[in-house]
Amino acid sequence: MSDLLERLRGRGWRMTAQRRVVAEVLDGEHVHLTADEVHARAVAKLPEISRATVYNTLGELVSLGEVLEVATDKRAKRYDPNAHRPHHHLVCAHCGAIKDVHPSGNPLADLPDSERFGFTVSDVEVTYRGVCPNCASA
Amino acid sequence: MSDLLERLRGRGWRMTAQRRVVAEVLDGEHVHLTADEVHARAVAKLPEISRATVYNTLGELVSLGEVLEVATDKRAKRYDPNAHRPHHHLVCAHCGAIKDVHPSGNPLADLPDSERFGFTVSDVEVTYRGVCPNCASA
DNA sequence: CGCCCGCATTAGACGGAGTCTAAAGTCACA
DNA sequence: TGTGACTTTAGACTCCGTCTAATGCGGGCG
Repeated sequence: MSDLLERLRGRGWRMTAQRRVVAEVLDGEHVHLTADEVHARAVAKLPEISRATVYNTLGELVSLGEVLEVATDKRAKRYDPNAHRPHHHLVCAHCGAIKDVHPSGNPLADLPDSERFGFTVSDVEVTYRGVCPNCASA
Repeated sequence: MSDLLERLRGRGWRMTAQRRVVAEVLDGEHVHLTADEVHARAVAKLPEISRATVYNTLGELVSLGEVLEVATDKRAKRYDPNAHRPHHHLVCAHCGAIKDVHPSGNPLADLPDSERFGFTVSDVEVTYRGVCPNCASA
């Protein structure tokens, strides 16, 4: 985690209490938090931090590639701190729970040139949908 | 398309002018419209149709499996009338254009049991991201 | 060490997308 | 054709996120 802070400093980030706190929250639990959940946890450590700052900081972390934005439903975006290990997501259609998964195979290779329409394809996201054991038993 | 209307009637749908118009709009152009774009086109054919009705009708079509909801970015959901031919999407990261694509291979088979966490997995969505020829040349 | 420039933060207003509600309208079966 | 249930409507409302203008503060320079 101080790795993360180091990397950020190296990229010319001005280091502030707020940014440190957001980075700590993301690093603390490897779950998929919404921006407002991040904000709630950040407030616990630094009561005067504002919502706008959390949004700004998350946006910066995303464009630096340190954090992944996950938009599995039409509710709030979620943030995945696990950006350095490529993976996909498995989402419960009922309760919205998200798990990281690592399928075998490479879907990028499965898209023939004839299906690329001249696009420069750089990335694939795979989202599996199903029902988690908890919801299934309910 | 009257196929579609037939199918809906068969499922106990009360047929109204509004629903017919929404179905016609979706069937008319095989592009990926937002709810508000559907509404705009519907208003052209039936001026007094309301936004709420379009949302309701789209939601019903989705749960009947006649239309697919596509959420490629955090802007508006898009609706894909091409629900009966399984396919995935290729999205331009720059202008948001969406193409239907048909990768080889079956990503569902690529998710080993050990990565399913007890979920009953029923569906996969694959979203390829890249830059379209138009945006690349700009 | 302390100043000062410019980047960061703040509160709250604002915007888009979608949902909800209660009242009015209309389909279709008898 | 009458009637009850299903649909539609307008607009208020919510949720998530962005923007703005004013204030605060990090840290390189003198």
